[in-house]
Amino acid sequence: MDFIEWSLDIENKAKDQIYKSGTFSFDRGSGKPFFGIDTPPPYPSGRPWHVGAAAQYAKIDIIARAARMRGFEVMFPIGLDRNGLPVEKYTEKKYNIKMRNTEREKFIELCRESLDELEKEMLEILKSIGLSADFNKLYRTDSEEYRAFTQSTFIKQWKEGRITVGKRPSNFCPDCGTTIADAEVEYKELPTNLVYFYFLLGKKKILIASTRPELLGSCQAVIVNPSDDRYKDLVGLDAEIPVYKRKVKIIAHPYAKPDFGSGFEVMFPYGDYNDVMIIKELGLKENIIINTDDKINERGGPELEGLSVKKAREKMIDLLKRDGVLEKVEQISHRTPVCERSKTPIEIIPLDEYYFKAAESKDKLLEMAMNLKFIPEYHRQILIDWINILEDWPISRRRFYGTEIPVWYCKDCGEAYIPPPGKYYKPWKDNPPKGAKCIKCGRSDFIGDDRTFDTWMDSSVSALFVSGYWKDEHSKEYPLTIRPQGLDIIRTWLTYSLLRCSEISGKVPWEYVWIDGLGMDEHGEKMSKSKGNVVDPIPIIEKYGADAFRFWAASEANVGSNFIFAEKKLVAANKFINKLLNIARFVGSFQPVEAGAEDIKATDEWILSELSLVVDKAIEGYEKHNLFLPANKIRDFVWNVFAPHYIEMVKARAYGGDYSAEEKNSAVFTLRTVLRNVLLLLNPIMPFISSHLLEKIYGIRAESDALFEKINYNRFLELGRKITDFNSMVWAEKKRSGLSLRDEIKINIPQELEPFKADLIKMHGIIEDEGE
RNA sequence: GGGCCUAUGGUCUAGCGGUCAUGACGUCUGCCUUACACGCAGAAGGUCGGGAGUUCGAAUCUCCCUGGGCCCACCA
Repeated sequence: MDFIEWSLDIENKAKDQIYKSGTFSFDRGSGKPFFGIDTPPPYPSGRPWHVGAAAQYAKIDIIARAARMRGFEVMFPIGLDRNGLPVEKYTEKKYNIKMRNTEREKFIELCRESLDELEKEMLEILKSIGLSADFNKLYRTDSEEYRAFTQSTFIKQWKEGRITVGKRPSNFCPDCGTTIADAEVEYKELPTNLVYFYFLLGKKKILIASTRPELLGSCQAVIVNPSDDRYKDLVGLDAEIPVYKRKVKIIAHPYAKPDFGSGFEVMFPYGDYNDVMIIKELGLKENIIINTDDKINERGGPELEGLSVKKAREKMIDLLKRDGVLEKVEQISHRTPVCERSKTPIEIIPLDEYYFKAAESKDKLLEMAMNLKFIPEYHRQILIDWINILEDWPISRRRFYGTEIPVWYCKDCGEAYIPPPGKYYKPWKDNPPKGAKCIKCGRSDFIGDDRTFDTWMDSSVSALFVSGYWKDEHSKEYPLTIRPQGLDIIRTWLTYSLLRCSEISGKVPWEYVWIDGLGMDEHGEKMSKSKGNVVDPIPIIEKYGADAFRFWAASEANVGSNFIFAEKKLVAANKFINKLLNIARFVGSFQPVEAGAEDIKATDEWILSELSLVVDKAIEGYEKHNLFLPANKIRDFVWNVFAPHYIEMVKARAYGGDYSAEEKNSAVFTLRTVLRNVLLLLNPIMPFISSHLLEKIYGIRAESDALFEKINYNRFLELGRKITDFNSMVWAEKKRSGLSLRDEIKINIPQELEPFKADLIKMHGIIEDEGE
């Protein structure tokens, strides 16, 4: 046997080789049971990537490899999520441009260039951790076929009445004249006037404080905290709005804070995001007073109509003063949402948006959520909680780099035209298909919708795409087996996938949902680019290798728990690799032997029994898609039982010396059997070193076709603890007496350890007491 | 502010009603014992966040408080 070596060079060569050979393609005709993974398509948003994300993909890969070794034909697709805001922001920064000042075609082109560049890096990382996904069939969510499929699902669901158009309060920048995404809103402390004035209540009057008095014409209610004893009697009464002399109800709502202003809060559509929430909750009218030109409309009355918001605010203060209801004006600093480009305060204005009618599916979703198998079980609750408060899902975005909404509108009557499914449509630049006629007025002059979808519209049908359902509704690969994903996107990806896939296909898209925790920095805080505490996995993997990284990922935290990254844990993982390597050097130095069951000696039978337990536990872990259990169980067995106790007990016998061939063979057979099974069990977690050793020592090719073995020994298990305790006792005794470990010692071997007596005597150099 | 999760030796972690609370990293002491000093052996170190309760018995179940995390919402 050659001297067994291992290094990162060998690991890297092995990686190159597997990605050249295309070992991991899915073979529909293999005859093995099917195991399909709805792999999360990573978003290439640029470095640093995230160790937590890399760890998640490592764990998904362990699930895939373990399933192969359990005898499944594994479909492990990999794609890239390439739609939406992140790349737009990246591109804006990279070229120092703004999307809305750039020609759409040009901007899309630049985004695509950015993505192609970032994608390369992303794929490198995935390969560097040894991901055994089917890279030959890489897909992209911005490809023509994927987008065409997203559009087809929209068209189908539109026809089924699942889509609706509704008003949605949107961030509107008066300066830029457009709606902007939440991500384009930033907050600034700006000085503003807090205006105190009175509402009349019969003969009484109540003091109100507001920073937006110009919106008074749209006032819908006054709220007060239910626990505010000062105003208890007023709840339910009508108060008269000054200037307009219109009456609104006083409503108790916990959002009003007794110590802010006077304790009363006026509700306008919409002074801020909070008004949006409460007005919706209380079912109040959305009487908008500001138009998209930033001017007050007719609701402001003759005195304000046509004025800009700023002028209207001053005018209203005058009007309040004129009517004698102004108390005071106070200068305060106010955290104001502003447009990130123009830095002007934004207005919240309801605009027409497409909605997916999600709320009416609540009951069906809850039922599915109850029937899915969750790993870990306790994360089911997060999904249930989100479904319970599910609202209709706004799916249209006023952005450029995304899947276009495939809708045109009749120029004459405004009726929507929906093209047939199957093609990729770009209504913002293309005409509808030839022969398109308005279903209402029959004319054929259209204007295209220039909006795109929320990216979850694309990713929520990933299960239908990767399984081939999009091409063949009878695909045998749908439903898939497992959806692995992070805790943080349960509300979005999981909920919307369940909603859309089940409605389109009539089936729950997976059997299992596997929820991973989040990777935290060393202080236990979430890593984020804005905080600047993101740990880049690339240098870590370069330094420690994929196997160490994967072992860390698997052994660090139980399924579903958040985990903390610390480099010293990688050092520990490396030590385990080294330990394994040295055990392999020892065991691999013996030639293979045959040994019949009846020839197995007691000590050997004991460790084989311990091994049986470990095999059962580890496979049970893999079956439950729990990697933490096998990783720790195997390390514990190898390092705390097999190496220090068993190997030391049989070392002399394995070398031969004055032992019989039968005694020697039993030891060698056992050493080789234990190591082989340990390597097989570790293969999903540390594929590179274990494949390398399995091939070198046993001639087993483990990259793709090795299976776990089943070991059936079951003797002496009750004595295991007694053996290790006895060994520790002897070691402690030698230490206490100042003896070296190879010195002889006079000590009694307990009667119950009689079967192991010969090995124990040899191991410790025990001199038996002749008298006993 | 709302919802959910969580709290175990210096650090991370197992445990999920009942023998001396598991393991890893770190620390200390002694050892180069022919697989391994990235090692071996030994040792120190915990009022299981705080309080109350259920129980014969709680790290383990319930409630409250405190700290941490995630998602959502954010000052009229």
